Amino acid sequence: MNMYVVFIRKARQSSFLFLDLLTMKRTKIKDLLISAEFGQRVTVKGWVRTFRNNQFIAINDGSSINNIQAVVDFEATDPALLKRITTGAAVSVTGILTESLGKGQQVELKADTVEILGDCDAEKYPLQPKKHSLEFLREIAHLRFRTNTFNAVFKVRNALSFAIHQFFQERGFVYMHSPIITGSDAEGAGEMFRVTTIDFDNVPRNEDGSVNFKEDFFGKSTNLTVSGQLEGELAALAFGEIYTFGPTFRAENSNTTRHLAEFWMIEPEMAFYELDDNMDLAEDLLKYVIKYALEHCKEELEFLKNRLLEEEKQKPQAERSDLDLISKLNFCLDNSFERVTYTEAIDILKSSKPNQKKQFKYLIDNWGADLQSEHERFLVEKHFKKPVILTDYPADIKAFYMKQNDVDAQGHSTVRAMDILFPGIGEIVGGSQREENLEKLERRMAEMHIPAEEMSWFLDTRRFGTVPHSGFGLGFERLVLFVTGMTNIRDVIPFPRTPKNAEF
RNA sequence: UCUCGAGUAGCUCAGCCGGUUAGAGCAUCUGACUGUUAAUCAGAGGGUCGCUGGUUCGAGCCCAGCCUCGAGAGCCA
Repeated sequence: MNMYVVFIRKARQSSFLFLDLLTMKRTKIKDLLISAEFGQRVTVKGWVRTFRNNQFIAINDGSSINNIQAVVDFEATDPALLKRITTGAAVSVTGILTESLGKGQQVELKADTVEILGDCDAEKYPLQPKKHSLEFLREIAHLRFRTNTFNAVFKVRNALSFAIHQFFQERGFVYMHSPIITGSDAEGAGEMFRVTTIDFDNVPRNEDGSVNFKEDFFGKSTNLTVSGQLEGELAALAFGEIYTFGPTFRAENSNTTRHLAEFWMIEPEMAFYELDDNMDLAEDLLKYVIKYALEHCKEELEFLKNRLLEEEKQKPQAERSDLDLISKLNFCLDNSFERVTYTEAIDILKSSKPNQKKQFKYLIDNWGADLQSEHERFLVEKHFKKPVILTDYPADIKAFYMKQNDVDAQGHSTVRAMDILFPGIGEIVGGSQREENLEKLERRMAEMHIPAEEMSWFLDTRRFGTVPHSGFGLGFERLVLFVTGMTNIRDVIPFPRTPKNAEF
């Protein structure tokens, strides 16, 4: 009730007529552009993209990447009103839907009533009807939604997000909300952001001078989650198959085009899945959501494809990709991901041209070396030319919870890990079969100096009815990067959080 | 965090070997035109050359430190 009163007051104060707001139905531009029902009187509400020749308003309401052109009879319109039709202004235009006389569009709106819902000072409005750099748009992230590129990017992001839920729901997975605030600091997935209500000007101290977290909000030291995996495992060992999809936080000082301090991650966890089942699921998921985007975001992907082609024209021939965006996505659907073990990958890399010719910055000579970006890129972009799943990594370079393989004939200790590498993105999925044997897990934790006491709740899964199980983490923004063809992760999340930047 | 590059008008950029009053296109404003497609044409306004210090008769340009941005690397999803 109160909200309704506030609404009426606000509406009365503003420049448009309150009655209009209630009586005039608006039609979405997306629907009008595919309509052939000429002669209808309709109302469109949106934002002015350009106002050409004192008579053509390109209006966008976000429903479509495309604008509708409203034609104003400037000789019969108050010049003061015409002056207020500026780029960025919010307008309500009513008129007759007609077949366009001009060449650039099928449909247009012969306007009889133009109402300015919200003025936009052209001298101050930063968006111009021209191409802006992504760097500049990043600085005005609150306004970049109003551009074609970001309309497309965030529509695709939305579709992918929905498709992920649909994929898992169709398969009976339970969507589980893992905690955002976590009390365990042993997950080992990276540097954490501290969560506290401690007054920094008056920090409670223990006798030895250390901070007394008993005085803090939770009575202990707490952080933002770096992974929901451990909690996911608890649920999986009751529901069978679960997934999480939520924000994740890493306080790493990473300054790259593929890292964020706050990002979204999908973490399925499945009881009774071994590594092959895990890989099958991950590959199916990726293909399913890419297919969904191709089917549901045709216009957006077409736009992004052309945007990329334009961008590639600036590059030398050798650096251009052989496939356009949509072909690349289809190629991904039509081919199975290459599955190779770490050991096989090392052999391929050892005998590879860049290794022989010493073109790698880090040359591959021994089994056990961690693969660098350049090696992953070689495997994916040069050698196999498609997504690659690397499995069975050396135990020493992977997390404590991964299932240990038997030591092989060469004496190598490996774990049942799997990383999915995508062209241009690198690691998009990281996962493993989990070590379900309590003794083996505890031994590994001791070796890696992980305090078992704090992890007792996690180890209970192995104490009480343990089963083989697997899971993985999919970096959502990296997926959006791949599908949209964008190259900087800061351009596929509305408000990126990176070192030295938490604007908006 | 490391390496490299950049920071000049609202945006994108030029600015020669250090030399007088720092330029262009687009945007904005004014006028003209009126079926345009980032409309066009004419004119006008718009600058703490990232910041601080130094070298010099003189610094947008050279040097040092810092800040910010970008690309790559590390860490990872």
